[in-house]
Amino acid sequence: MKQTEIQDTADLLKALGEFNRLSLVYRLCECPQPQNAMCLCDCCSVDASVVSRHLKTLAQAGILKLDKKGRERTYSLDRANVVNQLRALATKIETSL
Amino acid sequence: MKQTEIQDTADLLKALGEFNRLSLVYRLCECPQPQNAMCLCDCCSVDASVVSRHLKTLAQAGILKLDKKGRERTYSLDRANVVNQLRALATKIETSL
DNA sequence: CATATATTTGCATTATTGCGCAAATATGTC
DNA sequence: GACATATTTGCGCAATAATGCAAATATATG
Repeated sequence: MKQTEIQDTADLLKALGEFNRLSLVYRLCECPQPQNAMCLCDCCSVDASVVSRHLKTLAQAGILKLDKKGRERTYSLDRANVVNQLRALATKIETSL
Repeated sequence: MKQTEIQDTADLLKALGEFNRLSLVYRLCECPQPQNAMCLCDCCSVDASVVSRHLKTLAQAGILKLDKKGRERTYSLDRANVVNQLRALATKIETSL
């Protein structure tokens, strides 16, 4: 197993492994439409600047996609990517021997 | 979604989301037999005491099982638990809308 | 019991992280 | 452009976490 692969996976899990960030992810789970940051603020009781940073962290980890359509800035889950990586890890743990 | 559930899931992901700990997990993936701590030390270049602490962290998160058979102390992956939790999260992200 | 090895724990250090606040920078509206 | 709102960034602080070393505590073996 390459070190970089381990690091990449660790980065994804670390990004998900914080209460407020995971709350944001669950919140976005429920949204059929992409959401703007303010709309997401109410799911965790922290300052808007903190939400902004968490969203950035999640986006950098490939968990969220930032959609800049014209003047709107909205976030949505990159479901495929997150699901694939989680499943890949699960499968590896389950089957490698 | 309950706060405690979010917290529990975040705790699991946080435990996995650190390079040396994830390296230990991958290392244990390859082991059909439970391993003692020293045997696991070579997969990450840190002090044995650090490995000991990481193993403890992983065990507390339900990722590893500590087997004390007689005088042997060995660690093994709790594959079922980790796999179930990862898959549950993946499914939630994939399907909840 | 004495000795060797394995593992954990206490302690100090350093690095990282989450947070709030205020200021700066968009971005949209009139 | 002036103004309101949304978002990001700089800064400092407090809490957490990772690490190494040395000492303590097992645990085996002679």
